Amino acid sequence: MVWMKGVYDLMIKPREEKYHAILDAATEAFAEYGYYTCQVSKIAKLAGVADGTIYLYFKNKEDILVSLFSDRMGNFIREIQQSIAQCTTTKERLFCIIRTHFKYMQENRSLAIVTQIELRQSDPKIREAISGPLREYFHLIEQVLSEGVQKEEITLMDIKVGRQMFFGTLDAAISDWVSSRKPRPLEGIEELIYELMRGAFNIK
Amino acid sequence: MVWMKGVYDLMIKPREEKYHAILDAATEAFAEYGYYTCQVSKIAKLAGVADGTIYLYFKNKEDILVSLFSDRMGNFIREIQQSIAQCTTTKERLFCIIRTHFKYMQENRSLAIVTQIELRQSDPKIREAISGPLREYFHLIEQVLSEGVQKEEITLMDIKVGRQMFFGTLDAAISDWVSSRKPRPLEGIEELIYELMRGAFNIK
Amino acid sequence: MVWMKGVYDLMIKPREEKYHAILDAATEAFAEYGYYTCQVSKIAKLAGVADGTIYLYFKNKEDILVSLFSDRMGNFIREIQQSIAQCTTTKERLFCIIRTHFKYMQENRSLAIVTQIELRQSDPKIREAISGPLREYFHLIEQVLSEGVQKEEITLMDIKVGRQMFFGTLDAAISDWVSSRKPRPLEGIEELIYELMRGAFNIK
Amino acid sequence: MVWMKGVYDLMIKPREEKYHAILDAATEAFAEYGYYTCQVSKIAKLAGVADGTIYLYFKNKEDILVSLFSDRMGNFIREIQQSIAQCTTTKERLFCIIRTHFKYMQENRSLAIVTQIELRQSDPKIREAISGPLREYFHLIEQVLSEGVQKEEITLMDIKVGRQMFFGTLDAAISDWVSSRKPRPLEGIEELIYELMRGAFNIK
DNA sequence: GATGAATGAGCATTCATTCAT
DNA sequence: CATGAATGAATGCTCATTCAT
Repeated sequence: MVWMKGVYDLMIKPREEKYHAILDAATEAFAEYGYYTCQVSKIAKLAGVADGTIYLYFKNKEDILVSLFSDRMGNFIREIQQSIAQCTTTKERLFCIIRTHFKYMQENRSLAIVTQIELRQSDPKIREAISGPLREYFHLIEQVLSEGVQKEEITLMDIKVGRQMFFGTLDAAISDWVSSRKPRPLEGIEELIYELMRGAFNIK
Repeated sequence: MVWMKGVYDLMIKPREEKYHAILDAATEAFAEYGYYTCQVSKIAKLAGVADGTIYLYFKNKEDILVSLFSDRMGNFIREIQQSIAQCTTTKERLFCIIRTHFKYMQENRSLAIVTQIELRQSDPKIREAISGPLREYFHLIEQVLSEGVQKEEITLMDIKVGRQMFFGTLDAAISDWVSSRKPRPLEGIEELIYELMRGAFNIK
Repeated sequence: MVWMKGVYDLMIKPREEKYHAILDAATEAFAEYGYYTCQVSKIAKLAGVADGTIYLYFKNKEDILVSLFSDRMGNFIREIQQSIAQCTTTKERLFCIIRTHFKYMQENRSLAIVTQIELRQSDPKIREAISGPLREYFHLIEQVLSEGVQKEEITLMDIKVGRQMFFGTLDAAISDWVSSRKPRPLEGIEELIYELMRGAFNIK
Repeated sequence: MVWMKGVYDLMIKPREEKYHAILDAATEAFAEYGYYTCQVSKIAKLAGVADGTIYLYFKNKEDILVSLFSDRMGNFIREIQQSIAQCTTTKERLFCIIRTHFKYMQENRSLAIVTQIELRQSDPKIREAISGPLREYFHLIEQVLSEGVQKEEITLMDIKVGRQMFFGTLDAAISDWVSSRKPRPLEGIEELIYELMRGAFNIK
């Protein structure tokens, strides 16, 4: 692979290439079969690697799920943070989150499904591992709300409850979208949801 | 069983007694370990019956989960319907659902956990079986919202999105409550949530 | 059951009635499903008794099979002995056995099947238990052959081999008959088989 | 495995090696315990592999039995066909089948037992699967008899009945041999049986 | 690093047998 | 005697993980 040299930094390193192939495959497979119903060998086949190869990149099956979350949710949160950065008002920020949330999930339907499904695993070990990235997202929402209250751009008595409403609504919408075969595009409801939020938070 | 005679109608029939013992045990066990991580033998031990006995009352493990849902969600919905029946305004009805939802879940913490966890199983067979009772609840909420719009007691552009917000918010609150070790009692946030709903739906 | 008194000896005693009902049911059930594939509860249902009742009449499942053999093969051998008794020549006796063997099996198809199937169980305990009645039948055939040789009505160098041929042929014929759906009646082949025996044993 | 190079064609390929080890083990185990009484783990232990390994080579327990038959009976029939090929007269052919049948069974006592035992399983699925190779053997015998009649080397009114006698006799002899602890060698009775056949079929 | 054959612990389910009624 | 609900030992099969090549 001498020819690679010059462009090496533009490429995904082969090492990472396989890592991501496995993660992509796992996302698909978990989404279709669920974590417990999906065999590691299915992921391997989908990723085009041998069963054993998986264990060169991940400690065990659980680690795949956990890594998947860190990786994907990390991207998700980063994307949201970036899009928020350009907003000036709380109103804009909230609308921006709604839109980015929907856009991201729509572009990553499998991830949306996995999130829906596995977000609430009860196996305590898994829960704990997964809760990290999610908490980060919660924190981000709460920050926006907090700041909004401070700047008196919204009215809200309890930040946490506000976040529960905000996230819960988006989550329920995704849940419906994910479980229906012929879902209406999520874009259609962004406005509707925002309108409700406007009333709830008394957005200026 | 001569002694039974007079009090027979006060007793649970023995047959049903065991059925419910198993369902109770399963609720506890699924809540603690999750459906897949929980062995049938664990349920049996918790219910105080032999492993084989389970299969006199349920077709298989999956059937336990499904029955659990029909049974519990059935009760839940019935309780909500009863408490709504006495309300005269949409405002009262919505507040009533919030309170009953929280009360029921608080009294049945294990059920709350199981609901949170297994609501989103991806195993298609299980999902399908479980979706029935949940849909019924969704329908009930949508009816209340619909009627409120008709009577002009609330303002709402899209019933389904309204229901997503309403249910999603309650669900997210329960999710937080369930996953925290030392949760603040749910009663404390009923008012807070209602206040948000009032703004969102412009409740008169 | 006072009314029974006078006719009691003409009746099957109630005790025996149920015993035979179970044996009949077992014959049917074993024939259809095979010994191992057939549950005791299936026999009970077919016999119209409770599962537990079976164990008032039989020690265990194996005992049913063994009893079935003793009982049925006992009848079978007795019937053959009776029909042979009236014969005067070896020729007649051999033909008589062929005819009675076929007649009995045709009238008790289930028994024929069970015999075919379970005759050769390898579970040593079962084999041993079953071999008794069968040996008795072998002995009977060998006696007829022996006597025939002695009286010079047939020619045969080895009695045991002679019996193997005789029984083996009948058994193979029954086996074909049992396993074909639309078998030609066994009567049709009695003559054909006898003709072969005549040649083999050089029957006078 | 450089050392393998030169002798590779003399070796059994490793893949097949394990396949046959399992089949051999199953033959022994089924012979000793019977199909239903023999646990898969017993076969695995006897074959020197893990339980799970069995399922890399066979679909399930039943598949082992069926494969065993195809494989062994296939060999058996091939061997008989080869030995027949060199015979010129029906007389020789029939004697040859007797001798080869006995020789093969004597060299494969376990197979003989399994054949005796499982030939007549009533579980319809198993029967069907097993009947194939047996039918082939029947067909072979019938062909020899048919040809003999055509060439007027034997006299026989009904081919099928002739085959029943021929096979039934051999089978009964094997059955006796298999079930006796100290059997006289089968070679001793080849002549005796042939002599009976000679009479029965009027072999020229 | 990559492979995939081999492993064996783990589990849902069955069913002969018991025993309180 | 009769019942049938309850028992729990027994077993076929799966699948995450390992390791020799």
